[in-house]
Amino acid sequence: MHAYRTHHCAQLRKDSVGQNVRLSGWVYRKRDFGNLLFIDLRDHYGISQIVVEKDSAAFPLAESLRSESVIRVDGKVNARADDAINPNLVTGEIEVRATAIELLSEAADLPLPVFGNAEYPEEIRLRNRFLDLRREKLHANIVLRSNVIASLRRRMIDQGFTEFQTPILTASSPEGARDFLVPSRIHPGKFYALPQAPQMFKQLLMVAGFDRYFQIAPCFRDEDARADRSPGEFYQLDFEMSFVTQEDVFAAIEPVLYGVFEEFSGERDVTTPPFPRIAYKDSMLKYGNDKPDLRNPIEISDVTEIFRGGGFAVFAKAIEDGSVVRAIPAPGAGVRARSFFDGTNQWAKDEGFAGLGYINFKGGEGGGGIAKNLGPERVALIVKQMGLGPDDGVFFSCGKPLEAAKLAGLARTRVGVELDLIEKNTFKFCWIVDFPMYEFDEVEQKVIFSHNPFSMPQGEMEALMTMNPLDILAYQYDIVCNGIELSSGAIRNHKPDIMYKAFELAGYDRSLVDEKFRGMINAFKFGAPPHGGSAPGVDRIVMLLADEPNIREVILFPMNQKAEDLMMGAPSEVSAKQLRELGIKFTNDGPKPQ
RNA sequence: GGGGUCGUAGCUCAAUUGGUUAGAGCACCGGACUGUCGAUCCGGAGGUUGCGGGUUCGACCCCCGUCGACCUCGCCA
Repeated sequence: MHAYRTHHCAQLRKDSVGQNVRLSGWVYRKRDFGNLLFIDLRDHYGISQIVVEKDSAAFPLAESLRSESVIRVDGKVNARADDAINPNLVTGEIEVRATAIELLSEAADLPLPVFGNAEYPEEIRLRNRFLDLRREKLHANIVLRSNVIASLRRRMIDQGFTEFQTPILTASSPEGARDFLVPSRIHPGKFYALPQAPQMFKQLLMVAGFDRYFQIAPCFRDEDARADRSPGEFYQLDFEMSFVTQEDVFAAIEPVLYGVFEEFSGERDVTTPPFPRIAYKDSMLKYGNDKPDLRNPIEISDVTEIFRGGGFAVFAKAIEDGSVVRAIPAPGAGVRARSFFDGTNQWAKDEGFAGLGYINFKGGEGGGGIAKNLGPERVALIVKQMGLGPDDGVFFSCGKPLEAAKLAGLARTRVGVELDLIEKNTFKFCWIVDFPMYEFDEVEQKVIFSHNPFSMPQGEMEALMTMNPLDILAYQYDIVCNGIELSSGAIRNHKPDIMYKAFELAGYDRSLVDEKFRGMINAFKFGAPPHGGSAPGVDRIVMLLADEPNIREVILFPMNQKAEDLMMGAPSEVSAKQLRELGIKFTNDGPKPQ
């Protein structure tokens, strides 16, 4: 007989009755009747009930067992009586009558119970992650993550992609997030950086002729955490393709994402490819952001012209100063109590905006101060333009275009949630396309890259030479699911002269481009194929599929808000010897986090 | 760095809003019990109410400061 087990804990069925078996696992739950006791024995696969009777040699030890101790059980498979069958367990028709039990590893008093679905403080969970990971939900999430990654790999390979590993120790890059730096022992005073993404490497792979690359790629960014953004590190399904247009990239990745979501979505619906394409400009207008949650049926309208020169002086005056008015319909909300509207207005103020005006319609009659001041004719225009029903409400966000769009977007989400309009059990995908190449930085008073500087501008060199930079669009796209940005990607700029010009418009001269992007720009001078790709976030895909709002729920050993690993004690101080070898000495000032 | 929420037993929470000895469930320890699957019943132990000041006859509760956790803004090309 095997030293530890003949079967795992989800394996035994009725057809094994009478067999002598050996199981090993954790004591999940114990029910002690004095002269008879039950143990739910758990391993990775499931649970089997162990019965220990008074006359068994194993009884004294079984009585003393504590939850989460690891034991080996020898016994005979027994059919349960009809009224003792547990339909919730796959092994519920049988039990194992223990003849011998060995305590393989004793568990101390638990800082975190493994049994049950109660919620526990983040700090306790992170400090005892090995216990937390034994718990049903988290254990299942991590298995799901592994299965999702395996599926992504298989689907990419089936599509003709090849996986390559790119360096982890690389060079610091001037654009983007803060780098994690690694001091060099051989070159005192110099540093490696961990890759924020394998961006340049994957483009160089295209130059090297590999045609279709992918990688489940670790990425490192030294930025602050959010619920959906783990500090430090995360994984992307990074891919790149040669000789492709934007549509070719979409056509390659849509079936992969659709396939993996279909595979793991259970009862939930998934958008069938091709996913809707929404221009950045339209998304900002209709949804108030560049990552619309299409489960929310509300669409925002621009009603600036209706308010221009109208009787509602606050908006009319603001419009003269360059503001716009965006209207957010609240279907069926017109008959709601005034507190609904005032509450929403107060929420907008709490969010730091000037406020949110409204009209509430009751039987087609518009109520509130805005309706009164604006007059029936203009109100009728709003109703007509937006197709409002007789008992709908409508909110107004007024401000400079970006500000108004932002508030309108937040209000759209809030109203959708409050009125319970968000479609459930569905994954709604879309592409956001035609991002602007540049934007104007109000603080620095200059033109900057709005997203990825390596994207190909639409219209290429001619656009850069002739157009207002702020009007130039890029072959740049995001994929969005249920309001979550899964990835951003682009058709890359593979022509050195266009790249120099693109950087020039953002204030980088030729020598700086040569210095900072040497590896890539140099390679492009020796025959680079047109190429493009994207990089969907693996953690976020798993979050969506596991229906978890927090990214820590789908990561094995996550860090906390302050980017600490409480279990391993990272980051930590290092020895004086290590510092000496690296030529590093701290000043008295001490480091101060920003 | 800014804003918000929170901090009471190992864990989850309560304490009639400033009033006697800070309670309950889970976990733990001891006892009873032969069919449970959140077993049940009886008993026990477990607290400087995050920490430091202050107000008060009296503070878990009010005030000031401080520490910590999470959420968020900034940041994340």
